[in-house]
Amino acid sequence: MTAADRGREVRRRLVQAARELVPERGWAAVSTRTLAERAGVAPGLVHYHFASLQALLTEAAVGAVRDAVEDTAALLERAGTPGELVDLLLGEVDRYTGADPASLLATETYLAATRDAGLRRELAGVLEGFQSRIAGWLHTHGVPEPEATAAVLAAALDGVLLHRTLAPPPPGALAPVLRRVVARNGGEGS
Amino acid sequence: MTAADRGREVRRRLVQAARELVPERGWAAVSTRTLAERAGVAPGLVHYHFASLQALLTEAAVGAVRDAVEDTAALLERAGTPGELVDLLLGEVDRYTGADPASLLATETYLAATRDAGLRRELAGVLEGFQSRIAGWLHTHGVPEPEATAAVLAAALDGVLLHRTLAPPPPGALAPVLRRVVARNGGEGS
Amino acid sequence: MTAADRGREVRRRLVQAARELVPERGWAAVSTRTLAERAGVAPGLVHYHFASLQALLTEAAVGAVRDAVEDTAALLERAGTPGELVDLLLGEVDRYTGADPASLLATETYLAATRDAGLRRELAGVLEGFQSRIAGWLHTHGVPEPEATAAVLAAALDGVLLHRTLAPPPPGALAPVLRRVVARNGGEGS
Amino acid sequence: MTAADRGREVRRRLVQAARELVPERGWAAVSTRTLAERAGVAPGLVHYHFASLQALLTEAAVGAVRDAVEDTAALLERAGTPGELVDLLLGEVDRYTGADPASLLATETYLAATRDAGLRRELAGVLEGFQSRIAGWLHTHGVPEPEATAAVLAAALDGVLLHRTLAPPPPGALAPVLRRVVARNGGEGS
DNA sequence: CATGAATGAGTTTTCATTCAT
DNA sequence: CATGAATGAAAACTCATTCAT
Repeated sequence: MTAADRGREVRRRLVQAARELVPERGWAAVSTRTLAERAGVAPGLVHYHFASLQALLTEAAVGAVRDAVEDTAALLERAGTPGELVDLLLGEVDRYTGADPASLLATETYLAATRDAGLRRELAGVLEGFQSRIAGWLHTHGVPEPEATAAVLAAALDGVLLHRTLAPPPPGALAPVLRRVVARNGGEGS
Repeated sequence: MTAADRGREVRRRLVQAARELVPERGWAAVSTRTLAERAGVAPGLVHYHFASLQALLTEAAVGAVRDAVEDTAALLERAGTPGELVDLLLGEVDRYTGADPASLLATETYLAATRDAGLRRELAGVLEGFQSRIAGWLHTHGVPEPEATAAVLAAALDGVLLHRTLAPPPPGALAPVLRRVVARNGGEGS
Repeated sequence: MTAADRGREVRRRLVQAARELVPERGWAAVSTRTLAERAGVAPGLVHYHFASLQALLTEAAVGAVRDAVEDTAALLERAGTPGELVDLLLGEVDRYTGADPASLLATETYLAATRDAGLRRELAGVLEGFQSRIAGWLHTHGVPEPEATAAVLAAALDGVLLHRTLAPPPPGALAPVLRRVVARNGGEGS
Repeated sequence: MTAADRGREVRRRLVQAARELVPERGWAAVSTRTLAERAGVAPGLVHYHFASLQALLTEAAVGAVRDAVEDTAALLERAGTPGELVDLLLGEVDRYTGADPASLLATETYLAATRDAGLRRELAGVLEGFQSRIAGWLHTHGVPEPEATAAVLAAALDGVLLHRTLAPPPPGALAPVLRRVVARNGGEGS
């Protein structure tokens, strides 16, 4: 059974290499040779274990996004109030100074999904699951319009990650503003 | 001097082709041949008029983002209250059913900027200009913490554009939530 | 393991093609396509087996120069006196009527080395080895100032090879003159 | 007549640019665009003033070699004895520490002549003229076999220039050896 | 005499994928 | 399960030359 084990190990290393390389170079600039080199395996193995390069990238990307969502959803259990939740979420964001691999990979994957129906379906499932978990939590904690709020929250988080490379806000500045979104008794307009 | 005129026209068409192709195929998948074909010019002209393919893409992308920002900033003059502003901004977003070219191009450009210092500088300038114009307007209209609010608003808009391909919210659902962000007397949290 | 064998054979044929084409067309005019065609292999193989075109040319050229030096150095063992050595060296030169590939390749390589530090280092090693072998022989055979004499001898040989395409001297005319350089009791001047 | 003057000036600057660029980049790597840029003229002018790029390079190279020969031949008038002549010739060589443009250009031209009959003819004329002027001088100063001696002398000079980039001899080391070539009553070996 | 836009073939290099071993 | 040589198309970019103005 050593052979099968080695096979699984190779697969795992290729997926890990893809998770690293997509944010580093961009989805379209990841090649089989680069992957094999980073994973430390023979070049032919990419097509032995995966139907195509796109299949490997897709599997790796969806897995990574799912993991990231899992990590973020775990914060729900540590937050007592909606305000605390926002603080925790932005705290995650603040942990990265530069362009962090996780959000780059997510954005690369969104864009790739634009041009790949299968990937789009999978990714939509992950995102919807994320939003509905947040929505459920918001509902439980008395935030009105929990679905829309969850959508805005998720969108704002990704947008902040995207923008902060270009125009980094002062640390801690965004929390008070984002807290308004989850206010228990909504603000007003005119 | 028809020659110079023809030259300008060729340049213009190449830039226009780039604006179309980046969202269609992705930044890294736009090739000189595709560009020339779409622009209806000979392939060699790309490198006659531009120092490199990246230079053309950069010029086109920054120009397009600048235009998009200009269009959005124009909404500031038509909005009377912060709530109206949010409605107008989301109205823009709702006008596009699928993945709209403008926001895809913007996202592609953000990612490309991650790997290109020159592009990053230019793009940062555009984004900061945008945020400070919004912040100024918010300040005038009595919204507290206008800079951070503008940052969150801009981030949420881009994030919504990114997410809506995957999990489109019901039309009009986001406005009430996003209005909370610009509430004149903020709600509270925790 | 036929695969590895075929690989070695392809490499060998590419190097051989380079040895032929550099003198035929000039260092800078040897293209990957020409090489592949002459070697009878697919064009993509050049970059499969070599990091770059320059790397292939360098390997081929240094190898050829090393071989030529080896051949010439072998004459040292057949010469009994310095005068005989000169005769043998010029005899080699006289064997070629036109512009002979070996010396053209050497000259092309000298010039290429002017613009390539790595090549320069390798070539310098070969040339110095050659000169010191000659110098050792000259020393043993009582020729004064053996190092400088070897340098002049090597330079004169290469120069003759270079000039003879343009102004071919009468056969045998140079030997008596070049013999003066290795005279056991130095001439005088001024 | 301003127009004609400007035309002559443009020609002159292009030729000068070619004299610089051939040694810098190598004969085959000099392009019309590079030439025009270095000369500070419009790119189209290369083909306006010259039938082809090769024609310009040929004219420039032959002119430069002719000038170099002229300079070297001028040394004949300052030398009183054959030994002094050798010292003067090697003194020229020693003035350049690295790979000097003049000899690089000469070597590039020799090689180009290998593949261009017209250039070969012109260059042969220049070289033969040079050798016969030296031969005449050597004859007048009592050196035996003046033609062959001149050929060896010219060859040795070019060879030294070629080799010194790779294995530079100690300054002044070659003169005593090369003086043997022009000894009035040669010693010999065998 | 001069300009500079245009062309189309050329260059080196990288690539996903296949396949014999 | 694994290897790595091979393929052929495509990539970005450069170029000598032409020509309308």
